[in-house]
Amino acid sequence: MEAKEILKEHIAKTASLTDEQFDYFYSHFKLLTYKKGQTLVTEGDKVDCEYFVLSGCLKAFFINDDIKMYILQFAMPTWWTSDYNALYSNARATINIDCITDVEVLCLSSADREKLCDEIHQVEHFFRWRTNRGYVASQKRLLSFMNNDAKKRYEELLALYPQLYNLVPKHLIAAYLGISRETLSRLYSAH
Amino acid sequence: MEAKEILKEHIAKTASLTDEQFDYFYSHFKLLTYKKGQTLVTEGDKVDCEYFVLSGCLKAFFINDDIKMYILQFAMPTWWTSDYNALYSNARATINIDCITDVEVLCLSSADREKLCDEIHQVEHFFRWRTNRGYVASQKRLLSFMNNDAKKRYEELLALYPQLYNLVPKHLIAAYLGISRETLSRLYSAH
DNA sequence: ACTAAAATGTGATGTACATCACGTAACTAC
DNA sequence: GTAGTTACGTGATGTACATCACATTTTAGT
Repeated sequence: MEAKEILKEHIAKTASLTDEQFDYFYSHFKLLTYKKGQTLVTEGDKVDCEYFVLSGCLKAFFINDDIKMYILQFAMPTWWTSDYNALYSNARATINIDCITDVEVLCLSSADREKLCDEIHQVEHFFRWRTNRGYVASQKRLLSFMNNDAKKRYEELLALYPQLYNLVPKHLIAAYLGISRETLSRLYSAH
Repeated sequence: MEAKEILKEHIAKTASLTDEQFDYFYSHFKLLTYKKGQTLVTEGDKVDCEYFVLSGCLKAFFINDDIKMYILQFAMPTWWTSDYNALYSNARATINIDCITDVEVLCLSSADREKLCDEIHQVEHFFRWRTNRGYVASQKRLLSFMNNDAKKRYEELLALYPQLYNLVPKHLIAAYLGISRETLSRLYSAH
């Protein structure tokens, strides 16, 4: 499917735009492709854009003391990703985003998003709902972190995203779960 | 200050409503008062409203296996609280919200919020930004959970909300930090 | 003011995880 | 091919926390 069609279908789930409105909306996006390993957002740099994933898989992560990596989010097709903290407070990035596989994204600048939200009520409606879903998901993950041990979080993750198991290396799954790669290895060899 | 003034000032930080628009907006809120210990949202019940806190302090929490309590959020004046998961997916509440102190809130039904968002573009703008701030805060807390030990999270919490230390019992602070009350006690007696 | 209940402190012990150490296997590049 | 890197497995040991048990202090109800 075409990039434009994928986005159109995605938006249509929450907002009703006329074809003209959508064409105008879409004209603000840039199609970008990245190779496995390339970086979209680097800690300390300015962040101008958010990304809508068309194909491939990215990770948004944080590195502590140059040693331990924590993954905040895997980004899969039709997901949005960026450093929203930096984006909305006009600060420098505190996280990194790079490509686990080759990737195609649509890129929207923050200035354009605000302009479009202002010009088209339904666009603002869409972004309100998108952020809302993100907020609810984030709260759920927080609760799971407080409530469940590593094994349960691991099973939860696999139930939610079975494709991850074969798509991404195990040490990245460990970094998402907040445990060491050794513990993760022991978890699934135990069963 | 009057309830109406508090809300007006709060909204004005992110959205520009005319006086008429704000009066109309405000007419959809109900002023409610609760006594310490009373419950606003109960796990398993339907959730229709979200709450804007005027005075007092609430907690949004989850109880696991009828034993352990995890606090998702303390809600203080000018904060919003509800079970957003239930509210936006039209499901039953998965968390509880009750009053740590006597409380005054403004209550807005979900149906009215959607109606107002639809009728007044700036209202939708306001709610997009509010959710956005919540999302960013939630991500930060998640990162802190993965990244920091109990002591650091405790210091972070006190730095962010010094008033909590004297306002809420220690075992609730422990429940927010995701540690046992005993561990919290040892943390601050250690220093 | 008196009593019951809730909140807090502190030692002893248990456990889920991390860390370190070292091995093997699987990709990647030239 | 071979060499270097990255992924993965597994034992030994360490540690931050939980849990249990019980004492003390503070708060709330009549």
